[in-house]
Amino acid sequence: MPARKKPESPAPRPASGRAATINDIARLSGVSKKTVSRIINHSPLVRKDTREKVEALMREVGYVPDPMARGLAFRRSFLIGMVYDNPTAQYIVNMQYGALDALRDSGFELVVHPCDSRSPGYIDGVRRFVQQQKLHGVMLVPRASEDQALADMLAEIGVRYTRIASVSMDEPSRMVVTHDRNGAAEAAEYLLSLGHTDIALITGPSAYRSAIERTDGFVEALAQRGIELPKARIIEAGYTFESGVVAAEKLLSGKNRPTAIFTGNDEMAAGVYKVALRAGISIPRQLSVVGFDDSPLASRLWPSLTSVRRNTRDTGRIAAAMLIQPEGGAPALAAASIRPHLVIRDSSQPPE
Amino acid sequence: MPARKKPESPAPRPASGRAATINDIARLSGVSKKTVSRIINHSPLVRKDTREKVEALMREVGYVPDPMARGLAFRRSFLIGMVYDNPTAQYIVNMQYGALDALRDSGFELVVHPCDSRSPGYIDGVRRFVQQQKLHGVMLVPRASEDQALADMLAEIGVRYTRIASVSMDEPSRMVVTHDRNGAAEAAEYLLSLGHTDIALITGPSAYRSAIERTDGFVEALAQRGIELPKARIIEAGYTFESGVVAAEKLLSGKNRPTAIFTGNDEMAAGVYKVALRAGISIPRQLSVVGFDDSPLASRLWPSLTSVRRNTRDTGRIAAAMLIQPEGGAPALAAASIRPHLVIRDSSQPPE
DNA sequence: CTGAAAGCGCTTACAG
DNA sequence: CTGAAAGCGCTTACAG
Repeated sequence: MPARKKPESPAPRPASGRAATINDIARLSGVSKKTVSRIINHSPLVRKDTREKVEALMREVGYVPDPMARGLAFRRSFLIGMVYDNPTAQYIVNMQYGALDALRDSGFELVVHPCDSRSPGYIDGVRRFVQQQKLHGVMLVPRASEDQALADMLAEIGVRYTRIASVSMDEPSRMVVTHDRNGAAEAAEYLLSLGHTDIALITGPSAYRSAIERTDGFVEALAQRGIELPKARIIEAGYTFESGVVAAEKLLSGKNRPTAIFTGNDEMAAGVYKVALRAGISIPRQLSVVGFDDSPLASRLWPSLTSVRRNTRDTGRIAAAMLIQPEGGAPALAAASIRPHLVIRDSSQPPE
Repeated sequence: MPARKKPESPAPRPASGRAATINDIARLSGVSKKTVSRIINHSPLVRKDTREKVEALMREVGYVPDPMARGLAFRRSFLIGMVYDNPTAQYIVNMQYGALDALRDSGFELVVHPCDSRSPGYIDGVRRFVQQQKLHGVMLVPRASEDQALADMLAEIGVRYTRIASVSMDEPSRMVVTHDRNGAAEAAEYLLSLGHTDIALITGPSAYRSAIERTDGFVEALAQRGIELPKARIIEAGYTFESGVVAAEKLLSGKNRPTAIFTGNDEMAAGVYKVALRAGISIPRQLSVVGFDDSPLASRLWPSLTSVRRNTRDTGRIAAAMLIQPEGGAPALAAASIRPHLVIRDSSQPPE
């Protein structure tokens, strides 16, 4: 017995109150639903006039294909996941804005998935998230992006992903590289150009690749100009305000103070401010401070903080755009890349 | 002609490499797929032993229903949208964390949708987002949540939503009220208890309901103790750092300075800090400052800022939880509600 | 309490 | 370049 057909509607428009479906478009334009499907999916196997006729009708009735129906048939959703364990709110929000810039009007949506990369089951949590939602692709944000086991798991289950990191650590087509090293080098060259020679460095935790890159970039740029940073002038902290305070206390307590401090992020620079203000050390007259991130904090502090700006929104946009471009698209010869640059404000001047 | 059936698999387990489906569960547990469906949807119309047998099998094979297939059949997705136009990163991120707290292991996911409530087509943008994705529900975050036209549109297209706002402005079952008025009143009482009588107020823009509530709460609490704030002691600013700077310059330039300033948020308090530090006015010795939000900025400033804390994460959790609880659940008699409270730090002391 | 049939709105595999 | 049939993995409507 053949499947029962709904009675053919004589109306030229789909019943109001109900969104148009592929069947409405097919019936109203006099082609098969398969042809409509080809047009939805930009198949070249459609005659130009057929395509234009159908597309005009789609626009007229405001037809948009149902992502769940498409997803069910494709066995893949139209969702992009953003996986992150970074605690810096502005960084996360900027990354989201960037991703949404790329997804706007694409039919894809952004699903957020914060996680804790130190908790043991977190990779399984991401796996369930990706598999249950049949995600189209996943953006990996530092520091989660630096976890090779996470990337391996995603490759194994066959989902597309992009990794955002300070250096390349995967196939170019999966990388967005932020070149933190260059930003730190620019900070070093700037402090040297002001005439500083007794410089200190407060680094992020060495478990973060970004911290290593920023440290190396800074130290090497100084070395190239003949300045070797003594061990006592390099303090590893935790990327947090509190850890910046502790590190600054070490650097600023004795008489033998550096004339400039570069910190691995703005949070720790704020810690330096606290210690300096409390001790009556004037910024920038007695101490120049340069941070990294150019977070909102940098301009809220007084004096406003010279800092290395990262184009986080662009980074997010590129990482998402790579995920939704057709597989056969122009292959990225080199990894996508974003470069930081120094923003000079009021916390730095030549040493007195 | 009957539809061709796939050959019955003799294997007791679904083919490996492929996730189990409702058909696998039905076949392996010897019930119909409709019964499995009832169990998935927590229907009471299933015998206890049947339910337990099937649930055990589901756990064993790690079966999770496909959200796209369910969504297609239900004509509604398992996505919760979060709509916001608030520029404060920490606030947004906390709201997201809270929403995800409620959605964890529920099968729902969070889709973010920032927007610009001043741009003309933004309500249509939200409508397309909600209708195309067939969202299960929408969380409205201030200031977007205060737009009655937005809420009306959502009601008209029949989607569930919750509104987060400083006062109730909708049916209780749709409101999460944050009582900003109470927090501001607590700040006023605190400053009075320290002995301040010459107090100034920097408010947010009166187009924001939160700004009105905070202002009224503060002014009324002072009035109840017999302190009337002169007009010149109240300055409307824009909730931004820069606007806080401008307002503080007016308040702190003459000789007739207030001994305490309350600001409608922490951003503007940072503006007060900048002006005071630049002018050599000591906080808290010569000027007490109290902010609102208890953002990360509050503890990064020096001296650390006394501020009214909002439980934004809890707010987000409740707003999301209301959207996914069954329609017939215990009706909320009163709107869900969250109360702010003052966190005392180093920016406030009795006047000298 | 349980099940067989039809359908949600798309795409794939095949045929022409 | 185009189309009819079957299927993606669920639920609804109906029957028992």
